[in-house]
Order: sequence, then structure tokens, then C-alpha cells
Amino acid sequence: MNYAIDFVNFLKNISFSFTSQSASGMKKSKGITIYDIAKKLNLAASTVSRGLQDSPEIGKKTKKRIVETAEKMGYSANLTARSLRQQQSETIGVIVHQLNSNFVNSVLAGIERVTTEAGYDILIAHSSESYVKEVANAKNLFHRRVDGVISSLSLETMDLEHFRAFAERNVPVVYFDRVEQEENSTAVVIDNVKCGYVATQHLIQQGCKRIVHVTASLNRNVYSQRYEGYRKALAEHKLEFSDDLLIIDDHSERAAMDAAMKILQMNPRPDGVFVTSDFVAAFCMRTLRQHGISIPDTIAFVGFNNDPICKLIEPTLTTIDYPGKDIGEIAARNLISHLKGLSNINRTNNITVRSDLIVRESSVRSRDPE
Amino acid sequence: MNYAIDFVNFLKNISFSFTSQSASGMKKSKGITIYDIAKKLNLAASTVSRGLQDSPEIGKKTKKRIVETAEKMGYSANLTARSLRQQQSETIGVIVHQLNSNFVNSVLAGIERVTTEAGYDILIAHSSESYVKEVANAKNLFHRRVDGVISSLSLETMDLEHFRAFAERNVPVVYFDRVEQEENSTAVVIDNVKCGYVATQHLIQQGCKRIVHVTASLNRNVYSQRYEGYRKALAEHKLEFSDDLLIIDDHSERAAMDAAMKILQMNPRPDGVFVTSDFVAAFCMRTLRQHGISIPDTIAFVGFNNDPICKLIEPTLTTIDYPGKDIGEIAARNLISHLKGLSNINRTNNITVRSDLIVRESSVRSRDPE
DNA sequence: ATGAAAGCGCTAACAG
DNA sequence: CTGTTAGCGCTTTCAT
Repeated sequence: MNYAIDFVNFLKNISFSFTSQSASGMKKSKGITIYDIAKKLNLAASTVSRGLQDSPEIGKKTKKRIVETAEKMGYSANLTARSLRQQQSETIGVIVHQLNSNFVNSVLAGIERVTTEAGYDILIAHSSESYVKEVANAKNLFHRRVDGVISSLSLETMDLEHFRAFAERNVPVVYFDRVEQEENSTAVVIDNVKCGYVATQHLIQQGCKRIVHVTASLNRNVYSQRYEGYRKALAEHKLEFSDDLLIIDDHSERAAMDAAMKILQMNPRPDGVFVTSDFVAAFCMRTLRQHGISIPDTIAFVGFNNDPICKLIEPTLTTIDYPGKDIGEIAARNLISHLKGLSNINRTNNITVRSDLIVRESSVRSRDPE
Repeated sequence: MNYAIDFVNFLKNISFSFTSQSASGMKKSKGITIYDIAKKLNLAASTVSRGLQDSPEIGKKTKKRIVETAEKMGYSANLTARSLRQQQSETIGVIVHQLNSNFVNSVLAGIERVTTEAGYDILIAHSSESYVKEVANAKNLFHRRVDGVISSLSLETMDLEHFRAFAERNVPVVYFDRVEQEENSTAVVIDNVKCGYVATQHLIQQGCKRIVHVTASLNRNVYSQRYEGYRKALAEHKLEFSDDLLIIDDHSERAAMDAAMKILQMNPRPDGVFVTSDFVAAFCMRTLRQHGISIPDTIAFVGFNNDPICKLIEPTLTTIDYPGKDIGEIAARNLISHLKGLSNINRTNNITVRSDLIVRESSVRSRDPE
């Protein structure tokens, strides 16, 4: 019968009882407002409002009466009204390309840690890799008057037009991971070119001469940059590239199987594969092994993301690790310090976060000594 | 320079240009309201409002002028104001115990499909298995005046007090999967007792005599019910149960390792394990195999959830499958049809969705013929 | 220390 | 078909 509510940030754990009401078939019941409290206490609404916010203008005793009465009456602040009045929502919107990813979840955790501490709520939306949905999400967050936005772009997204409205209203936007290079955008990213380079170089060092690259749309920065690194490593080590070595598809299970079949049919057969997704790498490896390919000895593999599955599959998967939680925290911290006027995000451009190659069984060849 | 916006649901893809503004260091700029449009057109605000909503009361020509001017001026509806006025937000809140799970993501996808179609937005919050965060999330959704709630409970949640406020205001709540049995709650679930029974029975049929159960807190319905099914199967097949066979921990990687070590040290050694999480099963199996245990022949395994990893690990994992997307759709559909007054959720109690045992390598024993 | 009054942007009842 | 008016619940000058 009790419900704790934080109608005042700093008054914690005030609990009170609701008057019970019949709950079936009824219209939404009215709800207690500060006016109800004011009336009961013979005060003005403004006084109640101040009291609830612990304004120093209000006397201790009055304040106490207000808070107690609010409890007793089951008052609950109406954030909608407050947002409208204050012209800000204390909410930041987060648009991600998908939810079902370990990386994205780490980022979300990081964002949440920072925003919660700063007293902001977050509003999560996901585009499921669809541009149309991303645009819809952006509109919606805009209509809801979020104070700031953190976003990673869908696979299909090619421009930032749908974020322009935020800029026009001086609502700050910070991008992470999946970004578009634009002059005035702030982004938290990893060095994808370097990652692609390091992954490929590692395979080369393991003796691979013919390295396939399995990835998703090169329209998306992360993939084009990793591809660039891959090409750079090949070039520097005088290995030939041909278009046959590049397999582009979405990152679905089916795509992984298809890639495996393509690899099987290649002639000459490749001896290394760099995949920009651990999941795809895992499905691909599995299919190849079912066809008698030995990994890493016949074909070595490197994935991307350091998903937990890397340690679960056989052989364990070499991959690129990068810190989702840190990325989320950095993005959120920058956004909030801008909102609080402590710094100006428009002067920051890209923030690059560390990333590491993690070597596991899938790429370490027993034969082929250095 | 163009930004598509849907200030009217049915008028799609109106694009217009914003007047450019200096974006650095400025306060949030004012933003166009219907009054600005009204003034420019020498109309009343109400007329503009109606025009924007395609009200049949407004003349075609006027409507056109309104819409075009709105475009030109860069008008964007203020949902906060609309919500306040209409006393409803056209938003439904979703609280889940975690985001990083295939099951939860399927549910979210299902919810989204239905809500989007019905013109509702969703607001996603997650508790990270923490009761305190779940309470905070509930409060927040309440303060934001969501029209309805869909929730699965955290591992720590033992009561529904924090949802009582919704009931008091006749805001409908539908639970799924992780629920508490309460009189007036509506829930979409699977038959966890049956699942536990079927999983255990399968192991017994494969010749297992000493079956360990690895699970999480039995305070949570899903785990206590699966445990109940497990016990029932043992009892019906005259297999002895002892407390040593029950391993309770969180579903972390560490917990999985610990469980494996416990199993290794058991004497006599068990010959079957039923785990209520595919991930834990996978980590556990991996550890056991590293210690020379052969699966399924020495120890057979059954997991729970039918996560994609089931097919990626070796041996592939036998598990219980249940349809997340359907669960999400059913929950959302019930909620919305209640909101629209088409049905009354208070008369529905539990909706049980199908679930199936999927047999893979981890439990099928070559020897030990029937 | 408290109150009166205005207004955030929108919609809807009522009038014409 | 269009305008007037009021009010959703809250905060915030400006008085007192």
C-alpha cells in the first residue's frame, strides 16, 4: 500500500499511501496536483511548488507541512507540465542501430551511469538498421524536446539531415561508433582504419597470403574504414588484392553461411579471413569446419568486437576489442558538460578511444614458423 | 537543408527548410508555435491546430495554406504541450530486466511492431536486474504519464508495490515472462513448470540418473517454476533428489565456471545437467570439456532460451525455445486494445504461450540405447 | 515568507 | 467553416 516517489530529488524515500479506488473500467482518474495540496493547506500553489523543491524562501515548518500533506494525498509530480513550463525535459535521447549487441549494451550502460548521476533520464530508441526508423526516432525525440541526443547511425544512413532540426534549436548531438563525417559533428569513435590494419597484419604475420574480408555495407564509416586498413596492410606487405576477396553482405546468419560457401568455392582457396563481426565469423567458421576446413591451420580467422561468444566457440576467436562502456561514458559526459555550460561541444570534433587486438586460437598457426 | 517532419500523422514527407542560425554557445532558440503560424495567416490558433490535424471542419484551401506555412516556417509540434493538454502521452513504457538478451530483444521487437502500428511510442527502460532501478524506472514512467506499461521483473523484485501507482490511476500494466503472481495482474508467460519438466524428462530418457540443476534465484517465478518441473520429473521417474544437485547463482560467466567446478568435484559425478540459461550452459560445458569431460556421453546438457549460441558451440546445445516476438506482440496487443476500450485487461489474467524442447547434440547419447 | 498572476504550447467546448 | 476562451499542471517573476 505504499509507494515511494521522488517528487523532490533530494528528499529520498518518502513513502505514503494511496486512497484506494475501484480500478476496473474506470477512466483515468484525476490525480493530485499542487493546487489540491495548496487548497488543503490554505496556501498558494506557488508556495507548495517551492516547498516541494526545498526552496530556501519557504519556512521550515511550512515546508514540512507541505511535504507531509503531499505524501498523505498521494501527490506525484507531473513531469510533462514541468517540462512544458521550463522548456526543457531533463531527458536525453539515445538512438542506436540495434539493441541486440553486446557492444551497444555496454555503451548504453556507460551512458546510463553518467546521465543518472547528472540527474538526466534517458529515452532509448532503436532503428533496427533502418534509415526510415532512424528518421522517425529522431523526429520523435525532437518533438519530445529532449535536451540532448546520443546516437549511432543505422547501416542505411547516409546523411545527417534528420539531425539538423536539433542543431537548429541548439540541442546538442553526440555520435558514437557509427558516424558520418561532418564538419560540425562531435563523435566518439575508435580508429577503425588502424583496427582493420592490425587485424590484417596479424593474419599476414601468421603466414596468410590470401586474405578474405567479410564485412557489411562500405557506405557505413566503420566498415569502409576497416576495409581501408585491410587494404593498407595488404599493400604494405605486397599482397595482391582482388575483388573476389571482398564479401559484402548484412551481418545475418544467412550472410555468414553464404560467405562460408563462397570461401569454399574460391580457387585458389584463401588462407585467412578477417570478418567485421564476431557473430558472422563464428557462423562462418562453423560452416567451414563442417566442410572439413581446419581452423586456423588451413584458414585463419579474425573477428571484431570481442563478444562473449569469442571464448565459447572452437577454436576461440581472435578479435578486436574496444571499450563500449567507456565510449558511452565519454559521449554522455561530453554532452552533459555542454548542457551545463561547462564546455562547448561544438569545439570538440572527434574523440578516439583505444582498441586492441586480442589473439586467440582462431588465428595462431602451429606450423608456418616465423 | 531539408528536414522531414510529421507534424501531422497522415501528411507524409513534407520537407522544408530551416532558417539557419548561429549554433555556437547560443541558448535554445524559441521555436515556431501554432500562434506564429496563426499570426502570419491572420487566423486563430485553434484553426491552425485543426488544420494541422486535418480536421474536417477546416476548408481545403485554408488547410493547404496552414500546412504550407507550417512547412515554410519550420514548425514542429510540441508533444509535451499536447500531452499535457490531452492528459495522455500516446506513449507506453517498457521496463525490462536487461537489454542484452536475445529473448528480451525479440520481445521488444514484437512490442514495437504492434505499438508503432497503433500510433504509440515506446519508452524503454531497463533495471539491470536491480530492484532499486526498477522502482526508479517505474516512478519515472509514471511521472511521464505513460498511457500503459509492459514489464518483466528484475531478479530482485519480490512485490509489485512500485506498480501500484499505475493501478491507482487506471494506467494498465501487462507483465511478461518474469512476473509475480498477483490477483489483478495480467501476464504473458510460458509454462515454466512444464518446461522444467520436459527438459529434465528428456535427460532422464537419455539415460541420466543424476541430474544437476543450475539456475538463478528461486525467488523469481521463472526459476522456481522450472525447478518445480525438474523436481516433478525426478520424482515421477523415481530419481532421488538431494540439495547437492541444486546450484543457485546469478547467470554470470563466473557463476558458470563455479558451477562447472562444483560439478567436477561432485561424488558420485552427475551424468546430466539442466541449466536455465544457454549462456551459462555454454560456459559451463566449455569448462567441463577443458577438464576432460565428454559431452553428452559423460554428462548431457540442456539449456534454456534457444539463443543463437546454441548452434555455434560444440556440441550444439539442446534447449527450450519460446517465442519472444509473439510474447511481445501479445502483451502489446492486449494493452492497446484495453487502452482503446476494446477489451478490459482486468478481466484477463494469464496468457500462456507455447514453448518447445529443441534437441541438439549436447543431450543425445550415442550409447545407452533405449 | 507567501501570494497573485502570467504563461509554457496545445486542444476542445462553445459560439457564431 | 472559423474564432474566443479556458485550462492541462507547473514554475517564476513581481508584489507584498
